[in-house]
Amino acid sequence: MQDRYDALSVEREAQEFWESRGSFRVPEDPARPKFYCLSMFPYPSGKLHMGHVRNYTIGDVLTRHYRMRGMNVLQPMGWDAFGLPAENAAMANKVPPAKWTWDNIAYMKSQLKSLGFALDWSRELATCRPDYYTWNQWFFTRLFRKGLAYKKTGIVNWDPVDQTVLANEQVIDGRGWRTGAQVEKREIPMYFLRITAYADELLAALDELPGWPEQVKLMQKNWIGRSDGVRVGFEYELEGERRVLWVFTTRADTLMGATFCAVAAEHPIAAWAAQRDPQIREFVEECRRGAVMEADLAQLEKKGMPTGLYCTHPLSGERIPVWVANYVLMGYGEGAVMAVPAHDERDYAFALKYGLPVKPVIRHPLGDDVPEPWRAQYAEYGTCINSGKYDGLDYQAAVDAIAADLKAKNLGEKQVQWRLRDWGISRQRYWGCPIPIVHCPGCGDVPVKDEDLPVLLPEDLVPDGTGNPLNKLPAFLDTRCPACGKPARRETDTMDTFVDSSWYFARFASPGSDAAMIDARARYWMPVDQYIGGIEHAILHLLYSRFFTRVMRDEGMLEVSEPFTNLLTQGMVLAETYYRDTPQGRREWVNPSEVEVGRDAKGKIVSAKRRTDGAQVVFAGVGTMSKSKNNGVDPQALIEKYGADTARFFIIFASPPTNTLEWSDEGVEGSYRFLKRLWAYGAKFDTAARGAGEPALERSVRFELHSVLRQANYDLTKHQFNTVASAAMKILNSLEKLPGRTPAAEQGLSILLRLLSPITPHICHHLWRALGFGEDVMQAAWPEPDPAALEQDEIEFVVQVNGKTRGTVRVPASADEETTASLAITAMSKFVGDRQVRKTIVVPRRLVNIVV
RNA sequence: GCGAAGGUGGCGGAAUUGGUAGACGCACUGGAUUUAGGUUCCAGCGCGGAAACGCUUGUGGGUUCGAGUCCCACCCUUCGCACCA
Repeated sequence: MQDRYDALSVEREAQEFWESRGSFRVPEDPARPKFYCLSMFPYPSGKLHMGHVRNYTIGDVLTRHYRMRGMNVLQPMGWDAFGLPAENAAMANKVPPAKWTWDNIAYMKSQLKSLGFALDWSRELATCRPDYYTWNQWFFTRLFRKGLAYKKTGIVNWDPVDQTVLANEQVIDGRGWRTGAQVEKREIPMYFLRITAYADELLAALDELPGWPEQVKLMQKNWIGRSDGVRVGFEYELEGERRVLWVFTTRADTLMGATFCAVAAEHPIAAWAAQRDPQIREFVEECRRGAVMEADLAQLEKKGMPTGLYCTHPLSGERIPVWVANYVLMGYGEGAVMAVPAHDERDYAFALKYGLPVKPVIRHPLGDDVPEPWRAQYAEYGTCINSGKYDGLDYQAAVDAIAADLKAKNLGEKQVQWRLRDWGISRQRYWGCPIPIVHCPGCGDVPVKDEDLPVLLPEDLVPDGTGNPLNKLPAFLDTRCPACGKPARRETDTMDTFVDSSWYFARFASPGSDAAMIDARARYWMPVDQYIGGIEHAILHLLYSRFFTRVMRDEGMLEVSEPFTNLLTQGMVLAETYYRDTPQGRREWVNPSEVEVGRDAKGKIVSAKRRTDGAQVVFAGVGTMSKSKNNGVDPQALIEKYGADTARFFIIFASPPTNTLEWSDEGVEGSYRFLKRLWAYGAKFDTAARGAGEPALERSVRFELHSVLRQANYDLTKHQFNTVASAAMKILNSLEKLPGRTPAAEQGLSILLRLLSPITPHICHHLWRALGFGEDVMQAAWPEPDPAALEQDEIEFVVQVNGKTRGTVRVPASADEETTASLAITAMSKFVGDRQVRKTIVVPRRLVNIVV
C-alpha cells in the first residue's frame, strides 16, 4: 500500500471494479426481500448542484446499507427532461432544446458516475424520449375516455407584447419578464385532470402513511382542505327575475348575525354592477389587475364597494346589501360569502371601515358584546344569542337546526367543500409532451388512437419567445380526424411536466417495456420503500404521484394505492453570503470561496475581505445557495480537489439529513483530514507485526468499539447519518490508541470499514481489499455489536446529591440497588456531611440521586 | 393574514427519549516537527473565578428527587401559501 492517500486513483479504480462486475444491476429476485430506494430525479439544468449531491448521497447511504443487510436494493436514476429552462437556453443560444438537454444529460451523468453512486443505469430514462412520453399520451387518452380528463377554461398570465402565456415565475411584479409589459389575466380552454374525484381518498389515506413526516402530511391535509359546512341561498331580484346568491360557510351557527354579503370581483353580480356604475367597473378592473400571490393579497387593505343590490336573509327575511370585496376569492366555494362582522376578523375590519352593522350572535369567553379592537375570542364557538328560536343552542345543534330550516325552504343544505382544485395540465409551450387530441370541425375533440401514438414532438425547433412554435408548423398541425378521417387540426399544447414525474417511479421498475406503460415487474418493486427529495415538493409532486398511483391501480396496472412508503425530506444547502457596495452604489455579491475572514482570539469572525483585491466585504448571514447571492459552491471543483469520498463524508457529517446543511470549506478540510488519517492508519496496519496486545487495553478498546457500533446501528434506524459518521471517527480515535495489529485492531478496522463504506465507499473498498479483509466490502455482512464485548465487571454511576451532580462511583456489576446506594453515600460523604439521607433514587446502570 | 418547523459554546451539531449538557468535528490558543508556508503530531478549549465553587440549553413561570427534553405564557428566526369563509 502506498503511504499517500490519492483519492482520485482510488476512486477511479473502485468505480471500474463496480462497473466491470455490474455490481449495481439488480434483477427481480423473489427469494430476497426487496428494497426500492429512490431519490427525486434531476432536471438536466447543466451541471449538478450541491442539493443534488446531498440528495443522492443520502439515497446512496441508504442503498448501500440495506444491500449489506442482505436486501435486494434498487436505486435507479433518470432525467426530468422537459421544461421551461431548455426553451430559455434555446432562445439564448439559438440551439434546439433537445440538443441542450441531451448535452446536459451527458455531462451530469458523468458527474453522477464520478460520485460513485450505486445506481442501476440499465434502467435510465428521460421523460423527453418518445418511448417514455408515449405512455403519458396513452394514459391521458384513458383518462379522457373515463372523464377523468376534461376541458374547461382556466385563467392564465398573458403577455400582450409577446402574445404568449407566462408561467408564474415569468411574471415579475405584475410584468412579463422579457417584455416588461403589464401582464393580463386571460381565460383560455385547457385540459384538466379530475384529481378532486380522489380528494376523499387522498385525504383519508394520509393516516395510513406512518413513514411520512407529520409536517408533510399536515401540509397535504391543509392543501386538500376538506371543510364541512352549509350552502346558504340569499334570494334577490334582478331585472324582475327571482335569483339566488349562493354562499358557503363553515359557521352556519352565525347566520343570524350576517349583515351583508360580499362577492368576488369576477362574480356575475360584480360584472352586472360594473356595467351600471363606472366606479364599480374601475374597482373590479383594479382587483383583476392586482396582486396574484396570496401572501401579498393577505396584506392588502380590505376594500370593497356596494353593488346597489340587496338580497333577503333566508331565515330572518331582512334586507341586506351585497358588496363586491377584494378579499373574496372566485376560485373557492361559490365566489361569494356571507359576512358576519361580529365573529369573523376580516368581516369585522370591513364592516368598521364601511360603517356596516355588527350584530353579535354568539356568546364568547369575553361576553356577549364585541367592542373594538378585534379579539380572537370573538371567533370562538359558543352558545347562540340574539338568534330568535336558535338561542341557547351550541355550535353543532345550531348548525343542524339552521341547515334543516334552510333545506325546508329550499335555500340551503349541508355541504362538503374542498380546497383542492382540479389539475390544469395544458401548457402553451413547445418543449413538453404533446397532448394527444385532434380538433375536428365535425367530431369535436377526439383522442388520438393507440396505434397512432406517440404524437411525436419535432425536436429541431428553436422557440423565439412569442408563443409555441408548434402553432407555426403545418406538418405538425395538419392531420386527419381519428373518428371521421376528415382534415383536422392537432392540439399544440403540451403537458405540465408534473405529469411526467407522476409515474416515473413505476417506469423504473419496467425498463424497456414497449408493450405496456408498466409491466409485471413493477408489482415486484412497487411501492417505493424509501423516497428522498426536497421539502419544496411536499405538496404538488407528491400529491400528483399519489393521485396517478391510484388511477393506475384502478386501471389494473398496480396493486398498491400509495407510491411511497417512507419519505425523507432533505434540508436545503446553505452558504455564507458576503457583499460589498460598489462606488456606483450597487451591491456586489462576493462568492464565499473568494473571502478570507479574520477572527479574534476566541474564534469569532471580526472582519472579512476579498482575497483577490483585499476589498472589505460585509458578512450578510447564511442563505440558500443561489445565483442572485453568488454563494453557490460547485460540486465539481470539490470532487476534483478532494475526491468524491470527502464530499460525501462532509455532506453526511455536517448535519442530519432533514436539517439545513451549512456549507463550510473548513469542514470539508476536516473531512479530508479524517480520510487521510484513515488511510495512514491502514498503511501502518498493513506493515505492522501481528501481536497479542495488552489485555486490559484490548478489553477497553473492544468495549468502546462495540458500544459505539451499537449506537451507530441505532442511529441508522433513525436515518441520523451524521452521528454514524461521528461513530466512524470515534472508532478510528480508539484504534489509534492500540500499539499495532492486535486482535482488537483487526476487529475494529473490519467494523470501521464496513460501517463507513455506505458513506465513503471508494476508500473503504480499497482498504478492505488491500488489507486482506475480503474481495468486496459491499458483499460483507453488516457489523453487529458483540454482547460479550459489552459486558463490564464494574459500572460507573453518576452520583447526585439533591439533584446536583457531585461525582461518580464505580460499583460491581452484580451489586443490587441497596449496595449501590450505600456505596454512593460513602463516596459522597463530603457532600452529605452529617445530614439525614431522606431517600435515594437509583437508575439502573446510570445514576444515583441522594436526597438529604 | 393563515399554515408549518425551529431557538443548545465563536460555528455545525450530540445528548441511549425525564438521568453527568456540550459527544464528534470546525475555528481558536500553546507546544513539537519544518529554512518558511502548508502538512502532520501533542495539549488546552462553555462562561465567571487563582482555587474551592458558582452559573449555563431564547425569556419568565410550573410539575419532578432530577428538565435541553413535559406543561403554561411570552419573545425571536426560518420556510410555505391558492385571503379557503
